Amino acid sequence: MPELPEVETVRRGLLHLLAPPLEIRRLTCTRADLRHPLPGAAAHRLLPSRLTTIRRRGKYLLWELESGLLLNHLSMSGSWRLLTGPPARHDHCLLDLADGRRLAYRDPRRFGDLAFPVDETTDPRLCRLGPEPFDPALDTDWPKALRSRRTAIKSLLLDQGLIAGIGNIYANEALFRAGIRPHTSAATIGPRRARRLLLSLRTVLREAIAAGGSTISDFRHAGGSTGYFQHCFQVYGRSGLPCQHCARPIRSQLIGGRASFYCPRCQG
DNA sequence: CTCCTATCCTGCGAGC
DNA sequence: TGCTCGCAGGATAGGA
Repeated sequence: MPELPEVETVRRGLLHLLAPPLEIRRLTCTRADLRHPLPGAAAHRLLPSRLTTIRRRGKYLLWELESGLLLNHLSMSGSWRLLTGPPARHDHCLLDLADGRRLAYRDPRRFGDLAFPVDETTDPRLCRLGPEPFDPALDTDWPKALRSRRTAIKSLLLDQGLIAGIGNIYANEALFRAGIRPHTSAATIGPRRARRLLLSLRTVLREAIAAGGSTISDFRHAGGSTGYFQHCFQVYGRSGLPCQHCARPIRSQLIGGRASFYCPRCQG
């Protein structure tokens, strides 16, 4: 389930595969929409165009074409594959490249998003995003952001408007590393612990990026290979299994409708 | 404003 | 073995 490390891994993989600058000749969609409408006739008139680079913002991939910006969110089941034959059942969008290769956006659950062109300065999907986890401004802003919020800290970590790119896996893992229970009211977390949580978050994200992300069911690198950070989970999906630090069984609890995992002893 | 819930969708695994 | 059912998940709209 692509979160920041997985999206970053896909971004790097795509850059490696595509080696921009590379001309994109054609964008074909095999259905009208996913979460939002897919590119239509207006997009076709902007191609062919050269891809110059691919950036990441939160969990969004931003493909910079000379004629406009292509926005893509993998949601939970989105992936990019180089086609060697005809498109598969869930290949909703196809990119024809100047060198003859064909890249498919595959998304069985259709929760993802692909739009072209988008205006980065006005598009609500991008405007509403909070700062990147590695943004130095968070060092002072993050502890302040928690002060007035009474909701569970775990829910705040998932709020893309507050901090961009965190999903259920890394929210759980960062809270374990910081020794904070997921349902702790954010307002009760002082500046010291808030900073510790931010450091834990940055560490786990960095480690996961280095490991090529986590592969659970759907996630694949650009091209189809898997990450291996899932073997490093300390709490996520480990309900009932012993804590690797104190051997107490990991507990799970629904918070805001999302599965949350914690060690009753290490997360005080 | 803040917080919570339902919704979208398919595939898979648990349980019978 | 074969079936059903519930869960997984991110963003968002709308309700309390």
